[in-house]
Amino acid sequence: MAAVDLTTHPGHLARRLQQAHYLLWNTMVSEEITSPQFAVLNTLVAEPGLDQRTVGERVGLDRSTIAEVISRLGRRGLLDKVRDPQDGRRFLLRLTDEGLRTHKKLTVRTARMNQVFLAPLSAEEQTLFFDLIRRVADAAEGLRNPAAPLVAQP
Amino acid sequence: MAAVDLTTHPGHLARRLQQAHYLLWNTMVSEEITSPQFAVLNTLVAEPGLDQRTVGERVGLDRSTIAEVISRLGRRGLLDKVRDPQDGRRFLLRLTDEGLRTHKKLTVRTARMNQVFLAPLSAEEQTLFFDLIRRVADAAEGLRNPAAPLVAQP
DNA sequence: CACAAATAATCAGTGCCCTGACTAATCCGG
DNA sequence: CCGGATTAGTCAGGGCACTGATTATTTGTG
Repeated sequence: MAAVDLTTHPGHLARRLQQAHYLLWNTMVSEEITSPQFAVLNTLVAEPGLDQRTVGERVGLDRSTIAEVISRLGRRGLLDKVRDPQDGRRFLLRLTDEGLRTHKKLTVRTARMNQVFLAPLSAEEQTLFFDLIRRVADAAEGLRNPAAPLVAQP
Repeated sequence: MAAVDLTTHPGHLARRLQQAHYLLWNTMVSEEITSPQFAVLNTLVAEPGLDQRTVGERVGLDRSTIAEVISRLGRRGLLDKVRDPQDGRRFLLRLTDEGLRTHKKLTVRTARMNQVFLAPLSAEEQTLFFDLIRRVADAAEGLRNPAAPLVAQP
C-alpha cells in the first residue's frame, strides 16, 4: 500500500542519470581518471596556481572531497602542490606536463562521450536539458546559504 | 589554454544536480534515512518478500551496493531478512512495522521536498525535465547490455 | 602588540557506488 | 544422478560526497 512512483522523483532520476554517465565515462573516456578528477584538471588548465579551496568551489566539491581528489592526482603525478609563500595556510596547485597531456587527451574523448550520451535528444532538447537541470541545481544550491536576498520578500 | 566549459557537460551537471538533491533531502526529509534507503523501503512496500537482487534491480543498485544498504536498514530494524526455503541462495526481504511507519512518514516529507526542489520549473517544464532525463538515462543504460536489438541494423 | 575571530587544510566517521574475485546453492544436460 | 554452468550473496578494494572536530596560520581589533 501507498508506495510511490520513483520515476517521478527527481532525486531518483538524478542518481540514475549520474550512474549512466559514470558507466559511459568508464568505457569511453578513462578507467583511471574519473569525471570529477577531470573537472579539477580542467579548472587548473584555465587557472593555474589556484588554491585547493577555490578549485573545490569551481568544480562544486567540499573541502574534504577536494582534498582526496587532489591527493590522488598528486600521487599520479598530474599536479604539483606548493605552499603559498604569501599565505602559509594555502597550497597552490599547478598541473605537471603529464597533467596537461592527460587533460588534452581526455578533452577529446569527453567530447565524444558527451555526444553519445546526449544522442537521444535533439539539439533543442539538449539546450533545454542543460537549462532545466542548471536552474534546478542552482536554485537548490541557493537555499544552502540564505545569502543576501536581492529583493525584499514582503 | 584549451580548458572546456563544464556547464555544458551533462556529467558535471548530473553530479551537481544530485548534490543539490542530497542537500535538500538532508534538511527537509531525514538525516538518518537516505534517498536510496527510502527507495528500497518503497520497493518493499510495493512488493513485500522480494529478494535482494531484485530489489537492487528495481531501484538501480548493483549487488554490492544493495547489500550494504539492506544491511544498514536491517541494523536499524526497518526490515527482516530470511532465507528463501524454496531457494537457499536467496534472502527474502520484508519491512517491519517500524519500517512501514518510517516509509509512511518519509513519503509525506519527500513529496514536500520534491515540490521545493522543482519549484523553479513550471508544470510543463517539470514534465519535460523528467522526460529528458529519463530518456538520456535509459539510453545510456541500454548501451550497457547490448541485448537483443529489436531492429536489425544494416 | 596581543589575543580573538576567521580561514585553509586535515582527519575521523558514515554512506553511496562500482568492479573483480570468491563461496554456496541450484539447475541442467548427458 | 552427477558434474559443469548459472545464479545469489559476500568480500576486498578504490573512489566520491558529506559533516563535525582539530590544527595551523593569518587577520583584525582593542
